[in-house]
Amino acid sequence: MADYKFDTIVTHLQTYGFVFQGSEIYGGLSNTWDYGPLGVELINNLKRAWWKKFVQESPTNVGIDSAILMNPKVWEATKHVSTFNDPLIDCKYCKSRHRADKLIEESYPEVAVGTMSQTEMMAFIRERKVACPQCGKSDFTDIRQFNMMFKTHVGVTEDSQSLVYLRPETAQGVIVNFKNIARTTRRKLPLGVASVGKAFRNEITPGQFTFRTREFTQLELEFFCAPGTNLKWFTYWKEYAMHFLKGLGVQKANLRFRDHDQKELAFYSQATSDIEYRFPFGWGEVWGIADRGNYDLSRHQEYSGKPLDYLDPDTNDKFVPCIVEPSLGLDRLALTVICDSYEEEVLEKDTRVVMHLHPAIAPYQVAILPLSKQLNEKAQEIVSILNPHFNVVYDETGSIGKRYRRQDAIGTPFCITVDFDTAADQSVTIRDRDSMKQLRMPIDDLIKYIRIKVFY
RNA sequence: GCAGGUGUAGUUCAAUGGUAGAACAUCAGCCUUCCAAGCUGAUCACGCGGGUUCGAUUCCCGUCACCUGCUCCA
Repeated sequence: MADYKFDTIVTHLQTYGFVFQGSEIYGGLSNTWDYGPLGVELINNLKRAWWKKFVQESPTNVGIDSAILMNPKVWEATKHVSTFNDPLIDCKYCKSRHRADKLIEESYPEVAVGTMSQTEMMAFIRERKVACPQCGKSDFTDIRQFNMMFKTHVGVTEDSQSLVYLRPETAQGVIVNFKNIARTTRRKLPLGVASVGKAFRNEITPGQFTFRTREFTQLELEFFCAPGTNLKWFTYWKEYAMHFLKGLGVQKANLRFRDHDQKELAFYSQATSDIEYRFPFGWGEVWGIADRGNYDLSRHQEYSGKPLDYLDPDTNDKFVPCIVEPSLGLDRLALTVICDSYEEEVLEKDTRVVMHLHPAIAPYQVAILPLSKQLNEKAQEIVSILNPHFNVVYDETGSIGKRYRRQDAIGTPFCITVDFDTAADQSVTIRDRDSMKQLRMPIDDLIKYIRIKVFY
């Protein structure tokens, strides 16, 4: 499959109603995107496919849906509040941006920057004329605090008592419920808990369409296991995740693992490996698989004062479980399958755009196309027979060829034409998007036939 | 946040200091019995806000959005 320009794909998505710009009639809001009628079907199908593989077909795993707003202490425990509250400063001369604390630290390693307030750091930089590492001048803007977490308030008054954050990851909503889940499900370790939900990060530089946005959906699994077994499970879930993507039809050549080296590892992580996809704009992370050790539970245990350890009934060992976390961005997963399935197929007379989406995730599984408008009634009957089972779309306008093209462009795997023999023989013609092959089939057999094809 | 670029129907492009044309797409009618046919007609646009001007889509300023770099991404 050839490579296509990213712009072309984005335009295609907006033309057919997969994605719209957020708040468009008001001039938009930067980096917000809305999923249209086709996009939401794709998104929902992807969620369902993931849930099926990571919950339904994984006997160790269960699911949860946790609140977006959490007690702010959660984010203190995880260091989201402290560590990512960077004091940023810009050089007015060369326009480079720096962290004020790092700036001081580099020039004056003996100074205890950690104990300085923002005002003190500012005064220090001005007094000592700390130089810009970029251009050597000392002409800086004021310090501005930057934290990736969105803040809001609970209640009507905006005092600090009521400050809450929009969660920057769904993981903590799962992790703080560990005891509840283990108790109510009567599960032993290893125990996986899956969750699907929105997370919010005030990224400095979002962009690349839906690839990096400030609001996004995470499909996360927190896999609780005994210390010492985490490496084994880390490898297991890495492979399982890769297998999932390939199962959706994503081409092997466009996927790769990228292991983080020691320097790159987050402070909480023992090992991290990303699954990257070769997007038209370059390789980008789709799935991050992290071995978080027992960092999260230990911190929550410390901050909440509640024991979060686990008694292994087989060995009588008591320990704080480790967590292996495969974390997938839904928006990136959608972009992956879209980019990977998009094709402009050159035919003898013209070109057709085809999205070779796996039938299980295509927005519509079936299109019903009456060959003539006189056959509408019979066609509608078939719509009613199929739509309790599949997403069905009905199209009666334009020539039959044009209607096939429309369905190809949005990835509908099966088109059913109703013709003048249908009423007499109770049969229709079903056409396959990828092979372009046509098959005559009794109406009664349709559900069974399509169900097998869309199975994932 | 900085620098550069872009902004006219859904899309791709025109033209113009006197309020905009086309093609494709969409919709309706005719025709049409399985892969973007044809004919007729219709709907739809100057990102937003100021300024200059008798008059601004056009010139100027601001703003918003998108693209490309830089910075950032636990």
